Amino acid sequence: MDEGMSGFCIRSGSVRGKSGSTTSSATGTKCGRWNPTTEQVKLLTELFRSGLRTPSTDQIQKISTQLSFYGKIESKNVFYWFQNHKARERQKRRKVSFDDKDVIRRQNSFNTSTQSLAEIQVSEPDRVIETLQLFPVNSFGESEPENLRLHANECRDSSTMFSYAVDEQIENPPLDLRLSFL
Amino acid sequence: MDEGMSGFCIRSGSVRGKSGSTTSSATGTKCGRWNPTTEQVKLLTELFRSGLRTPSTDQIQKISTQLSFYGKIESKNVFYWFQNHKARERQKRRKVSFDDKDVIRRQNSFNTSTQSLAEIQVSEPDRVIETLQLFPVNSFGESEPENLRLHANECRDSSTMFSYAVDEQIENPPLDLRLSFL
DNA sequence: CTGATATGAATGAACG
DNA sequence: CGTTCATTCATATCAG
Repeated sequence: MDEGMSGFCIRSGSVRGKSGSTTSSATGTKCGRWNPTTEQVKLLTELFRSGLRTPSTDQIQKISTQLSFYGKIESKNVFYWFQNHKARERQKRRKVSFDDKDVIRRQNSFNTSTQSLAEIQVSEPDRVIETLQLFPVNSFGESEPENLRLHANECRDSSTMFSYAVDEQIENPPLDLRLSFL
Repeated sequence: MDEGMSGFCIRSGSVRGKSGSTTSSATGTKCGRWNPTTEQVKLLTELFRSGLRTPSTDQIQKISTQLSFYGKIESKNVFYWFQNHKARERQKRRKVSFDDKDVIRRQNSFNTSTQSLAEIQVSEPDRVIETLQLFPVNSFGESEPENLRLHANECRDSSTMFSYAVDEQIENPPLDLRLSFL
């Protein structure tokens, strides 16, 4: 994983102007990460909208130089900006896809199998609940002497998330919640 | 710095108007940001507790759909919820890290009082879910030589970096803006 | 009404 | 490039 450092920049006169908006939001920004000024963002956005998506090294340099006029900035910031902007644009496209505005939600009952994978569920660690539980689920006999420390990290799932191999149906979750729609 | 779809509050506090989107749910509050209903939170929490930490796009979509039954909700809300929940839990865990005060204090008896987050890292490492995704999100059919790898290591100068030659992108769009410095 | 806290939202940075 | 982590910002909610 990453980690290894925690921005501890005590303080630094970050030129976080943010043109005209002295609204108490002084935000004692730390010097940890680049904080683009509105002018910089405006220009970057303009470039993006103009069609620039993956600037070359040269372009990045030039852009960076230009933007440095408005405030501190490094080439990598420009690089990252474009990377993120492009990615998020697409990501958002996906997440906000079907909105609930004029919801054309199917009022029908017929099952459109195109997208219904009503079987992906979240799996319980190891224990499968089969009996009725009258007490909190965490009362499982989860005892793992040594490993717990090593795995304390994060479930390192790769790109694709999980689904899971259902072996047994968790039909009766602790709280009467049905997670079967996943 | 763009969008035009979802709300977006510029840090400098200005554009306040939401593009009419998130209409709060329960408690008929004003719009502005999603306010999960108790049922929604309950379900989300349960999913999380069951091991789901970073739902895939598909899962998010499904969860969102399910939760929409209890109130207004969008996919991004679900996305953010998990993102935040995971982050905060880790954040909290780290804060109460070892070597703070009296290291020896707890751990011998799960605290009883409130049902806070006093969970001694019993969280399951990874055995969360196996994959079964029917349609992997990233199904690129191109084999692009991964060469570009940049990593800022010095914050002094950032002129020499980015040495990649990958770019079959629209190179130089006819920018008739004042961005001709590129 | 005001300050503190919880949490939704956004985004810079980086990993695989 | 898509995905994930960390930090920050803004606002809803709650305590006093």
